[in-house]
Amino acid sequence: MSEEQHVRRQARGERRMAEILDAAAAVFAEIGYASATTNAIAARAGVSPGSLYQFFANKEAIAQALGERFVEQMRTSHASAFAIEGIADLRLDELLDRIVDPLVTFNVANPGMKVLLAASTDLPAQLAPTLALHNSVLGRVEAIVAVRAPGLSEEDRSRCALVTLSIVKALMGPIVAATGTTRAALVTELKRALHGYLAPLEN
Amino acid sequence: MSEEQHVRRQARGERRMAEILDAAAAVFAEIGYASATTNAIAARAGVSPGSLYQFFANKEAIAQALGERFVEQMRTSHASAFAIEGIADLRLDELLDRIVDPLVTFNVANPGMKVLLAASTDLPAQLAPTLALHNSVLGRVEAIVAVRAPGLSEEDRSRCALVTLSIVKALMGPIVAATGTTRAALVTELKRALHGYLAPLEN
Amino acid sequence: MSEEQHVRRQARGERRMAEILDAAAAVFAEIGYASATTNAIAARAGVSPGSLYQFFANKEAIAQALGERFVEQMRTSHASAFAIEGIADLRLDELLDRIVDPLVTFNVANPGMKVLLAASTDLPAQLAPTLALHNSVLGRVEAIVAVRAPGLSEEDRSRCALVTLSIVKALMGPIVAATGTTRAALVTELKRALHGYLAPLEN
Amino acid sequence: MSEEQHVRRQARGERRMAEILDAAAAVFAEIGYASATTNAIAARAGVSPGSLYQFFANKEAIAQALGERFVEQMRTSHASAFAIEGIADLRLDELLDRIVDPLVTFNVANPGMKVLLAASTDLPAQLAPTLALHNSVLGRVEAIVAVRAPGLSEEDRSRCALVTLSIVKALMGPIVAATGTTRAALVTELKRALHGYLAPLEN
DNA sequence: GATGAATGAGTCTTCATTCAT
DNA sequence: GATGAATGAAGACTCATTCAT
Repeated sequence: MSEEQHVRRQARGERRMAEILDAAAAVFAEIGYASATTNAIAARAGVSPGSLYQFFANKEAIAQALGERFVEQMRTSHASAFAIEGIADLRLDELLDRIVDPLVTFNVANPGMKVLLAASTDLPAQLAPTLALHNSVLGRVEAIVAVRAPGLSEEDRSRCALVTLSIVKALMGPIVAATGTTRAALVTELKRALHGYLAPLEN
Repeated sequence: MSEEQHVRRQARGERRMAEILDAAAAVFAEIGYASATTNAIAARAGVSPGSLYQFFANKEAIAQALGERFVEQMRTSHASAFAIEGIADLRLDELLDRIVDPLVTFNVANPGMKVLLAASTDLPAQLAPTLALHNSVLGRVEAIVAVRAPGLSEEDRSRCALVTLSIVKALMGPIVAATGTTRAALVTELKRALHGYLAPLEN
Repeated sequence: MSEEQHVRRQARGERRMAEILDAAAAVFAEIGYASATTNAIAARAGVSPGSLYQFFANKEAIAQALGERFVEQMRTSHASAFAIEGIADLRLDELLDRIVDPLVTFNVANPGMKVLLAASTDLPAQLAPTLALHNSVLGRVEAIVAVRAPGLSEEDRSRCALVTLSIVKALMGPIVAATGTTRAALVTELKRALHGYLAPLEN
Repeated sequence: MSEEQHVRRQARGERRMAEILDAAAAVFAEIGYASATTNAIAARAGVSPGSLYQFFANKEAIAQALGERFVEQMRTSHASAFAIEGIADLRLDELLDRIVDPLVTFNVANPGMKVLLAASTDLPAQLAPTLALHNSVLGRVEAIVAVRAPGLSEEDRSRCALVTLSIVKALMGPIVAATGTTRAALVTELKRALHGYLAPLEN
């Protein structure tokens, strides 16, 4: 019984955490990380400020956890985008379709993500929490680059991954902000830009 | 006498404004626009908070003025980078050298610029002051695109300019943050990325 | 439990609000509405500035709430002063005794009231919050006038009420400031002034 | 020559002072004493803040000087209103006409006056500067009362003067704020109120 | 005497975080 | 665990007053 209770409690706790992260994602997306207040996040989550701090030590921790959840969700729901198997045999444009499209889908559905990702690039100070998200994504890109351009030195490869990711991040903002054909056109341009940059590296 | 005094005062006033803008640029570069406090800027400029407000109505106005000064300085000291004449006849890689190199030089010398430029992309809310800077730069890019790819519709051209600028902005952060050969390598990659994206649009 | 807690919290919240309003009344009485600072009010109430803003959006809101509380308290504790029933049959001097005496008692006990009331007359700008208090009191005076001098046009009646209230307000300051026989003498004079002004209107 | 120069300078200095007082009166009338800033007064006077402080030690001093000038101007341009000679023989209503009408005229022309006068009644703190104005006017009223009701004790006389002045001050605000027949009606009521209050004291 | 830039203490207000219940 | 009132350190901005020119 105590066992069962414990399980139930844990479940409720995780639900609460998820609700808070949902709220944080929404608020970040709406007004940015810096302007978001913990009270606003708590209110949005239908939770008291005190409860929020029962789950997260501070605002940074929320961002961090949200970043981790984003990575997790990407892995879960868009596994194929970052899968390594079979990557070597695709044409570059096919590979880009396979990666970019779900990425766009995910970012459109989770507008908080680009805010977090962007925060890691811009604010030399408070990037700590979001750096992990950034590095996690960067690692995946590096893995893909390693398969596609095995001749690159480690340094070149990591630089290539950084440039690639930077381009994606840069255009994700306008893409998410746009709709309909405008968005589609921007996605095409993103793919074209990546293709133009990556094709020569693959030879 | 009153004449001379007036001139001297005006000169000092402009020096003060310049000092405040310098301080603002430095503080923005260090901790980002949102985290920068007007008191910190004033202190950095060796000026009282009250004095700061004698020149600028509020924080936004500082950002705006700083943005305008950046545009002005670019125009003055790196005029060739954005000059239109003769652009049509250059090879794309020559053109990119001519534009990217001074841009990098300028951003390295003025690390506050990328912060302002980035702010316009990221913060859905308080971007107002920096939007002008963004649009100004965007306009110049569009003008160049118009010369190089005259066949593009207005819509395509403006989208192309946006994508180009986004890529530049995205990589300017890492470039400024890096030094020595690392930086040089990133600059090369930036040019390669731009070349890969733009080459197909020309002719 | 949650029920009980909620009740207790609400009670404490109302106590806090009352304490803040008490403090505000005291500070207003001492240094006037315009000079009163929210921090001073908070300190006087033994509360942090942040707490004050949990209950009142700003200084105006405090003034407004205080005004409303004054009206409420007058209604509660000195109901007879403004009661309409039986008014028609009293001699004017009896009526004045019945109204003025409790009014003086109340103002002596609540020296903040006259400050608020006065603020509505004097400051062309920031009177907004106190205007409600003024109008509320004015309405009651009009009602009494309507009973005592039914022959007056609406315009005359409202003017008569304004003049009456103005006289009361004007002398309340000196009355509250005085003590002992001096105060009593001033109260007598106030009644005499009102009698002299109102008697001819009653025919 | 030095003599002449001195005279000219003094004249200019007095003109400046007058301009500053004009500006102060206007600003006080518009936004009240507490809200008026010295910089606003200086700007309105077409003078630098520094110059203002060359003539007046601080904001209080401006109020004080303005009050004194009001008294002086009343004495000069409406001497008959406060003249003592012949007062004993007038009917009370004639006397009130002779005093109230020019007083209203003056206050309408100088809306800053009632602000200063009111300030002395309301703000227990910063009344210092305006107290002189108040007392000066009070003295004149007392003198008149002494003539009209010679039987009163000094205490009664000064109380009577205070009550009278309070009534005038209280209604001067609405009177100045009103126009046309509304104003005329209020003036009539003021006279009626004063008559009702003062008549019994005479003879 | 005049100027107006400069000062800095002080105002209102916000918000991450804590803590009594 | 949950609540939400309480905290208090800042932050943006103002303004009476001073001072170098």
